Amino acid sequence: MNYWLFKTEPDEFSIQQLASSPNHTARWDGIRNYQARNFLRDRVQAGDLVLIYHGKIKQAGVVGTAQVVSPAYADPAQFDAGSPYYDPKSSGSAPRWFCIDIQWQDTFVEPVLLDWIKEQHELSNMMLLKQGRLSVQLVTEPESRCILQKSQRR
DNA sequence: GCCAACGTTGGC
DNA sequence: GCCAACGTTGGC
Repeated sequence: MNYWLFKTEPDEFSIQQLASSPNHTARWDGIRNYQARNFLRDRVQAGDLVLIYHGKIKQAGVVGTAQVVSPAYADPAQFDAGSPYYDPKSSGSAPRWFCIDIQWQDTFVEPVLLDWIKEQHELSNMMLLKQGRLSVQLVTEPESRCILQKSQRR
């Protein structure tokens, strides 16, 4: 079982939208970065815990949790010429991009802010702080525990 | 909305 | 296969 941090912009797809999706479940798609793709394709498994992160806002931070509920599969948007995620170089026999389904678990009463994360010595090695742009990141068990505990503390 | 960081593209 | 140019990301 792995722990992940998935980044999203609340204007694009927020944790509230995930929570209000049918069965609290939605496809996490549109990943068009090879490092993130490799994580999705090779490492993400059903049952993994996901920290949902809202970025590109003033109070960026982890806003809740979700659970992975499918294995990786070819992202249908890459074959859809009308989609912003269309990739003409991808083919059905050799899909380039992958996605998964996740199910909403919890929305924190208050987000665990990036500002707070930066202050924690035990979180100083988080990929979030080293490679801010990566949208799918591996989180260690102690890191995720630290953030989850903070979310319950208020 | 600025701009630094970084990933991708494409000419050579 | 190098690397400069370019585009995108995301915190501020």
